[in-house]
Amino acid sequence: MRLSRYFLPILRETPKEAEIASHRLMLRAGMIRQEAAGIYSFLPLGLRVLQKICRIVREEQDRSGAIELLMPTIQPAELWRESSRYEAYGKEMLRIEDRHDRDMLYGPTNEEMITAIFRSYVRSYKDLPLNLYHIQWKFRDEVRPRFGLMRGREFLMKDAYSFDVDFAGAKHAYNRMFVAYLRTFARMGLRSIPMVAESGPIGGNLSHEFIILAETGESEVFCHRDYLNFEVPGPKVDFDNVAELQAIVEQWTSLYAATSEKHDAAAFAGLPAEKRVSARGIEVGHIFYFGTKYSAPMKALVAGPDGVERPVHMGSYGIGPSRLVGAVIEAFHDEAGIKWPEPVAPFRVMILNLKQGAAETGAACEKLYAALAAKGIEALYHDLDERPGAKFATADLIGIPWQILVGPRSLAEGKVEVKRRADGTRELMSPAAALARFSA
RNA sequence: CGGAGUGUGGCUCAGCCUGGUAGAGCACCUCGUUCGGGACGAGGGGGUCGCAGGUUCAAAUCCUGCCACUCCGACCA
Repeated sequence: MRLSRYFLPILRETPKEAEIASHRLMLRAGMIRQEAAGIYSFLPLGLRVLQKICRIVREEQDRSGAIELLMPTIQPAELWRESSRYEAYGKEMLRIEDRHDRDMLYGPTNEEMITAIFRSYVRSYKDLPLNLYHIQWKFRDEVRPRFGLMRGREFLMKDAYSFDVDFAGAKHAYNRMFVAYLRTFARMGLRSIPMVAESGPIGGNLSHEFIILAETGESEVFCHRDYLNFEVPGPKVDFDNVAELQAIVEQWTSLYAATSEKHDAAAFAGLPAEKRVSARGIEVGHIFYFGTKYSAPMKALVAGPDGVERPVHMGSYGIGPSRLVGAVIEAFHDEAGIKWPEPVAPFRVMILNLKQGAAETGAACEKLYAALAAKGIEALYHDLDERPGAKFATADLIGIPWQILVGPRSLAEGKVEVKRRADGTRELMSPAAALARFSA
């Protein structure tokens, strides 16, 4: 992408409403625009990151055996009356009337709807286990949205719903998501720690929040330091292997880790002092087992091998991709701007023409740009008529992992400079060598 | 929902106390000189001062009401 043909509205000064780093940097880097409290447009650069995150989420959901579908944002109120949540959900739910005066709502979550889908097609244990997910916009009318994408009212959520004949099956479904989540966040460069959590309005009694430690996190959390060194399951993990998954989950729940609501000060104090981590965290995922809370009232029944119909055992599993955009920035930034981990970076390489208009640098940049495109590598070419300093500042701000600096000084020796945004290291090399660095 | 603030060109803000023809920096347009860490000069365009009422000869400024947004707290799959 040529910057001259892109839409990247960089802000040189920080908008006053932005308090935390991720919000500030997203606004400055032209990733998002606020439309109302807790409601944002994703501008092109922000959308690219969001899509990268969603792709990783999808790949790991699919790997674990979940199946994607797509439910609407608007739901009829009747469904929610069946589970008694229409009244229970309160003002957080955005209620709408259509032209026929029917009560509708903008979905804050989808347990009711997925249960309705399930019950209209599935009758037998032979069709189980089943895990259906979608990635869809949600709306929760928070009293106080804040911190940009971290706590928006409208936000993107991946929500998965599992269906099993009994608790044993449901536990394995829970374990699948547990392991998939560890992998998902790790692929974005984030270390997540599963913490015992309240299950809230979703209900149920088995629940973990996946927390990223960050100073600006909204939750107060406590955990054992060894979690920071646990090995994340690799891509070869067998999601159908009950014992294998159970062992992973047992390891990752063996040590103390809890959010403030579930915090047991006495147990925590029992840990050796140097193992105690008391910090703030960002909740990026939350998983629940809630049994028959919805299937019983909504009559989602399946016949077992004995021919008897019983309510199906369910769980639900959420990840907030839009919140993750903020969480990744919180984890990877410095004074100058964002430092994207490669898997979620909006572009992989940025070419900086340090002397726009000069024949030699222009030709070298064009050649590099074409070669990268031919290799299928996403490159952003800064070809605007700006001075080098301004280009450096822009590049550091938007945080593309690799910068190729093409200036007359090094080009005189037939070299370009390859700079790594993460640590600022630079290397002088031929354009061919720079190209060889990158493969699709 | 309790508390505290803020609304003035696209952005950051000054002006308000003490009423009198709306300002700065950045950004934008034109021309020129520049070009390895957010250049310089000259010229230029752009604002119903959040909205509605009121006071006054006169309101960005004073008064009343409303709206929006932000922060702290409570709340929050």
